[in-house]
Amino acid sequence: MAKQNTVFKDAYNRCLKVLAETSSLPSEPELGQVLGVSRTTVRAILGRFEEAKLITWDKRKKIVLRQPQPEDYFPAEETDSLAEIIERSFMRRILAGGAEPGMQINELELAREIGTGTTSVREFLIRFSRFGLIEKRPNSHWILKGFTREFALELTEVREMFELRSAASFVALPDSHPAWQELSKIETLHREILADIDNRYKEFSELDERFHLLVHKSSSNRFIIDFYDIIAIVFHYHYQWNKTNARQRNARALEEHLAYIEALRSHDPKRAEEACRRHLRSARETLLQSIP
Amino acid sequence: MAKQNTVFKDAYNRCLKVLAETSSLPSEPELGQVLGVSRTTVRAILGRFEEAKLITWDKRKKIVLRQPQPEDYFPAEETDSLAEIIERSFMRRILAGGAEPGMQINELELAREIGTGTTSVREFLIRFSRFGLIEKRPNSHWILKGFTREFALELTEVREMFELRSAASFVALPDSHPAWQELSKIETLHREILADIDNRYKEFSELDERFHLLVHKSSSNRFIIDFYDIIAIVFHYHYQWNKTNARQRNARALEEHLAYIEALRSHDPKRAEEACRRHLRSARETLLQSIP
DNA sequence: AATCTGTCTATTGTGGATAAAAGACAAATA
DNA sequence: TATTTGTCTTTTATCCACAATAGACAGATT
Repeated sequence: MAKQNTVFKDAYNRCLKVLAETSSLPSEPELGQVLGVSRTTVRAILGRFEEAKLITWDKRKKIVLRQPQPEDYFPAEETDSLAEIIERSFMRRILAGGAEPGMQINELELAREIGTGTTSVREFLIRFSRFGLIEKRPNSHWILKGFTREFALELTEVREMFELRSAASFVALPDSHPAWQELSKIETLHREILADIDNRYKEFSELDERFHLLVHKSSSNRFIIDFYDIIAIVFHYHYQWNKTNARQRNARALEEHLAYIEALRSHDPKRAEEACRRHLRSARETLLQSIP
Repeated sequence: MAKQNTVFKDAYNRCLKVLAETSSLPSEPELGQVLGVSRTTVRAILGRFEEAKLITWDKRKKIVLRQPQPEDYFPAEETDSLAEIIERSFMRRILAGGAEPGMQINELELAREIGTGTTSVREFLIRFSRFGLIEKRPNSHWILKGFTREFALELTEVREMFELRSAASFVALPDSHPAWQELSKIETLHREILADIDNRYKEFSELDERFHLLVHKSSSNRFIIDFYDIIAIVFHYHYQWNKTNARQRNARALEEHLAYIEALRSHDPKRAEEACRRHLRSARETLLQSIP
């Protein structure tokens, strides 16, 4: 096969939710906007809705016939893009599985294991190489440099430089800047999660990313913002992998974030720097502890 | 065709130079070491040498019959790897040609223009995207962000952070560290070029890269070192493109480098920082002046 | 007049095929 | 015994084909 129609399936599932809340669907371009896909895909979805007797479709009239049932949805594993599948599969291997530094990475083997073509694996590895965990020997294999202590130290060194600089930009933002509103929303979420920490501590990971990304964005520097991708992916998989004391660690980090947010609000560069430093220091410790 | 044998051709040309200086060639593994290729390629070269009556080859005996002539070499354009060809071709388009920010980049068109398959172009674009000059819209085209003033400012902002940090590491290196020797060599070259600046100012570009890379390397941080790739490629093409006042600019930069080198030698962090800042400031000005 | 739909074309994403290059292993040689 | 060579296998780099998806344009509809 040439291409998995994951865009179609994912948009189809999301469109079912739109359908559930109305009695007739909007125009094709509008649906395309809402779902973030082209009209071609929208029309494919509408065609399938018609087949499934979810709607009648005659030009501009798209009348909802019935509510979608669970079995109308495509299974979740069919809506992941190939890139996501490869990434997950690869990260599991190198983070969880005993992958030692210096190990060779074989494109063909990886492709067979994941059940995909070599081209996709190759492209993934090229994209992934910017994270500094693998390295290519031209005309030959890739080498796994490994999620080592050095890696974590080098990563956090740059992270600290970038985030301190970003925090300094943040405090200088005018009050009218939308970042302050987003910061308020994030703060509220922090308080909500802290209030019910035992049940909701798992939501921290996502919130952490949202908060730090907001800070990095105020640097207005594409290299600083792009670098946050590396931090995000490392922490993302790190959270999934290392669950010891997760509740306690997350609670502490949430408190630190709140202090950091307050410091940003003060518009005082010194306070912001201090709060930022304090949080980054403990984030680094947490990361280092998870490495043998 | 599947693969251009550029590795073979390039190694063949280099091997001709080895051949010119001896009466019998060393063992296959040793040649492989010297040329940086596998034995398979070495054997292919030896086979071709035999056909061209450059040597006789019988097992361990590889006796040189005649000196290589200019026509024994493969033409230079056949020894460039596809990746190099694509890079050059692409950089010419976006730096020299009137490529406006926001322009769409079409993989197929690019491939046709360069005379190559789409896969190679795709892989190049993915690798290239980390330089922050292009951006991908999934399932759709790439967008050229352009070599703009903002780009240059963002690039130099990070460069300054990284190089200041690296320079601080450099002054702290123990005297026994090999970097000091390399620094001496670089200094000597600076003086040589300055002494004959009118004829040799074009050698600055390469030396500049060598010097700054040495400084960055002392950070021992892969992210800082990798980032230097971006600076290097930008300045590399920038030097090729913008030749106004090249002699004068290079002379000034050479002087700044010498002051910078002396400051590093002093082991005094303050002096090094100051010299580094001074040079980076003027490098930034030079870069900015070349942008409309 | 503005938007929408029908239809068609162009481009991307992905698997598969193949030559080039790397590399493994045993037999040969110094 | 340590290299080197001959032979064979494996892997990468690259092209190509084709389905999925995006996107363009003219005619239809409000």
